[in-house]
Amino acid sequence: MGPKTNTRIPISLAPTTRYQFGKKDKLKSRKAIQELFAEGKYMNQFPLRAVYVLKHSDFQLQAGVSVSSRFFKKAVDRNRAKRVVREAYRLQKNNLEEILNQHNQALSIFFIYNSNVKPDFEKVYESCGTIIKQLITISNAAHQKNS
RNA sequence: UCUAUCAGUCGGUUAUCGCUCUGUUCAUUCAGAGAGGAAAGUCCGGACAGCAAAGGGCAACAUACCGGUUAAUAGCCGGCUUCUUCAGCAAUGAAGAAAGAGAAAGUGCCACAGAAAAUAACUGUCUCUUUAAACAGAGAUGAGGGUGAAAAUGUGAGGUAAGAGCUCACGGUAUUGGUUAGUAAUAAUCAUUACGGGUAAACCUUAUGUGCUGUAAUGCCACGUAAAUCAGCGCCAUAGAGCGGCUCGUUCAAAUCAGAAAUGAUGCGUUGAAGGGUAGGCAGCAAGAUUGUGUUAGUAAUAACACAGCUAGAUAAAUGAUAACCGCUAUUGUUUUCAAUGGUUACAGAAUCCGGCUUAUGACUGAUAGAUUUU
RNA sequence: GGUCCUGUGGCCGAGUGGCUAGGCAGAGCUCUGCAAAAGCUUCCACAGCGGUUCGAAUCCGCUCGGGACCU
Repeated sequence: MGPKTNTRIPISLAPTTRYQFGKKDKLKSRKAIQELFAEGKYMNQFPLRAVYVLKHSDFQLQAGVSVSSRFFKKAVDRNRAKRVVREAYRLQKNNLEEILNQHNQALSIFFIYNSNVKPDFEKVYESCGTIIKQLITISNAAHQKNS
């Protein structure tokens, strides 16, 4: 019996780079969140739904995660879903961060887990990846338009 | 083997990438710590905090056999009584349950059925009068009347015109007063009186207790708006404010216009209202009715003492993802070893902190009880 | 975090412990040449469990769901 290979989870981690998601990278201000939901644009990618606002100012990238109690009644399940989404975002956000830093843009995202099925890490990882790719293209377009 | 109850346990190490807090560092550097028996429901009780408060009563709410326990409780422990089930001829025993004060203070309600649901009436029974007889009239009587969840203390005898606790015997239930045992509830027994249905998780009565609100309490700091709006009062001789050595001194100090005047407008001061702004930080907030072990006291709940330990603290809210090994465990094969495959879970995630209760829960171990099967 | 209210057919909604009203909707019939309207008939209910009571939708306790308020 050989060891379980990484084929199950398609993650290839570069050992030199860091994948951090600390206190500063989290969207915490109540005011900022209200603003985000008032002005932000929506993007659906099952089972995730992202709300984002892109601004031309000093570089900043903040993200938040939410699960409605409509889908999961128990706090345990909600916490589980949040953890999975956070993990998926943490492992893939570095490219986005670089590009935003180059373009000198501020982006705040809010991920909403939008399904009543218990979270599967693979799926969430994929959909989070596609969202980030789309955000990168949006950022590029905005940069060209601005310059 | 199954079921029920009680008690206990549910991981460890390493690697890669991370999260929160604390300490440390030039450094996101390094080190340490990081969910539960129910963290849940919020059903009770406290600690703590703010507000209120002379005293008393009413109201409202809660509790309700007795004793013990506790910081406190509607919890817990022990006992009493009643009821249910099982065993037994019975006496009684075992198990379980009880919101278990008062219906003899008063009011209400008791559908349908039934004469009647509590006072009586109706029907019936008996005697007398009248009459051929009946009807009728006068009087006596009190439970015989198919119902119903419930019908006026049960059986027998006496008694009477007919009957009736009207009387008697043996019982039953209860009130009051003794005696004995017990801290008490209560039990046994004696005397006495009564027998008046149920319902208080109907109103109520009696006794006891309770001020209200809750850590998003509360205190402090910072940022910010409004030096704005509306209403009341005062404005030329003293009101007021600051400082000091405080019955005083000293410094500051606020009004113009229109009008003959009353007064009005604006302005200044002051009080209040309605709105507006902020959405940050610190304390509260982690050493306590504390945890573990042992001894002693007690039937027990629990208490006392000794020794050892320090054990989460976030705020869009940490405790995660992946892999390997060890341990534990199930099945299959082989059966001392061992190998393969699988599982490592159920219920569930701290938010000021404790004590209970309730509810949700898989696997394994031990004890007790019951049932079934085999020997 | 705290304080409360509420649950009756598919929908709305009444109900002092004694057979769970009524309306809308559905089905059938009557009426009509056919429909509509109207009339008649019918179908489908007390959130769950336990207790008090002779008897609970109602009273009491627990559980589950839904909603509101404080902040």
